[in-house]
Amino acid sequence: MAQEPKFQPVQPVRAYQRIVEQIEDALIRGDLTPGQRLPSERELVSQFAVSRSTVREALRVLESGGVVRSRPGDPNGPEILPFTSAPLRKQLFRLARVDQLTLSELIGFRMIMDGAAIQLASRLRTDEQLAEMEQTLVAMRAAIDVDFNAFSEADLAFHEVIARVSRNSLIETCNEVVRGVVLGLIADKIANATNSRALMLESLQHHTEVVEAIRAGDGHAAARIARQNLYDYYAAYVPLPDREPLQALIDD
Amino acid sequence: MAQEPKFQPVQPVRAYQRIVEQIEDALIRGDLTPGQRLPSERELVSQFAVSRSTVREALRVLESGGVVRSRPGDPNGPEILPFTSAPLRKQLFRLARVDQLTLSELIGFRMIMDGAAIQLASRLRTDEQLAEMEQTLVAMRAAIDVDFNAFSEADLAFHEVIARVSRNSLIETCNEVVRGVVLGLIADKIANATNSRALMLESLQHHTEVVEAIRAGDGHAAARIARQNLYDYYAAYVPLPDREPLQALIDD
DNA sequence: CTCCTGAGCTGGTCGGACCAGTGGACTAGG
DNA sequence: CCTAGTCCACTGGTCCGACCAGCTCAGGAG
Repeated sequence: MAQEPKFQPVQPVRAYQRIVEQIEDALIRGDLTPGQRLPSERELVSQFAVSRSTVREALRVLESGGVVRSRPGDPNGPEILPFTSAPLRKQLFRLARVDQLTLSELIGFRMIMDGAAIQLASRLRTDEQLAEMEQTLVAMRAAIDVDFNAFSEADLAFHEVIARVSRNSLIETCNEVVRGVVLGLIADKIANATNSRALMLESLQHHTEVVEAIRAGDGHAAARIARQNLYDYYAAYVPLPDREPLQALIDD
Repeated sequence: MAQEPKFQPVQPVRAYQRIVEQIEDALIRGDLTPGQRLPSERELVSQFAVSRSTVREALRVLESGGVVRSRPGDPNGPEILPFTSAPLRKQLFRLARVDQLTLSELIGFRMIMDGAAIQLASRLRTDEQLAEMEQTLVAMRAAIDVDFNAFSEADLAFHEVIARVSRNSLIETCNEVVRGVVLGLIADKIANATNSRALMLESLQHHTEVVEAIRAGDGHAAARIARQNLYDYYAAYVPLPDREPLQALIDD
């Protein structure tokens, strides 16, 4: 059977794009690793045989993607950055704002992520890891009497343990990203309440229940509790339209 | 209680960044909508009171984020684009390649996403939507005799219905993004097999089982079948290290 | 030995220039 | 009157040269 020609629409490839590609490829191949430095702009000009404007456009693109960072006056040149989820969060934030993406969808997504991570954790955890979780609970209880930042840090540590135990960092990364997006959306409504002591105590209670279910090996129950807690947490701050899908996630 | 000064580390804000912010803000506020055109670069130069280099760097950043598209010679100026998941996929792809992100994690993530969407769908679906799903199955069966592209399109239509019924487009967006990333990672191993007729038939069979479970209202079973199918699909092509978490997702 | 200074680099921004390409106005032809 | 072809103003892509403020570090003053 003779194939149709199947021509592809051709769009011009700009010079700065090929520079971006070359640098990204070098990163993927491992020729460039985080912490290393790129040559200075003027040096790149001669290496790529283009003008400085073109080099700079390429560097701006890489910089907006979180790949490199340029600092004025730094004689070492632009720095290759380790990967962070910041650009991912930025993209998702735009998706949430520009596209119609409701709060319910974001929260539902978090409920799924959190539930899945905890369900995996309750199945895959070792006894040592369980002890580690309980250790973070103790740290959280202690942090309540310090300040909200300490508590927030202990909470982060807990989720980090969950991520490691579930053996899927992508879940926790996405969870973290969406968490940041939601926070950005409802920041005004939550601002003066986050440091409430009662809130921290309730959060601790929730975490304790989850760990209890994990210890019992009941991943199903652990996930349901986690989703319920997340739902309660957000519902306390902001009216949620379209609750039915969220309720469905809790009912299982 | 007197607050500590709490100074923030200040990093210089470049001119091009403020241009990007202004345009993104205008997009979020709705002053700019997809399809509209930005003024020409030289016009923006006078509006922002900066040089063309600066305007161009801002445009390159926006372009790399999928916000606008510039075409040489277009007298209408840069075009505001509708949101696509392409930049999201690019970011995640980089995370997968540069950072340590295993195939198992990506596939596990898809299993969770797919399962959750289908579980939601089986709970929230109306009879009309169920009929719609079955309609796409008919279309898929018909598409098998045409070519692989038609089948792939019908498959996409099925997932689109699921996304709508689950009332959470974010789930399907993420699923789609990760699907693209995985495809990019294992493209070499899957290349010459994707158009196999047997494969299409098997895929259709899987979809049929899922719809059957959705009809029965058994979200639990529907999700498990979906996860199992996804696992089988990938396992047929590529050896999966660290299968235990994936198996845990299937066992429930 | 320490401290300070200054030179030489860095990136950030500017202004001007040229080019190939686009699209719409304008005109010649029906 | 409408259509088809030409032409030109303007677009974005790239280049060049210049200036500035800031960072490092070598080297000199104490």
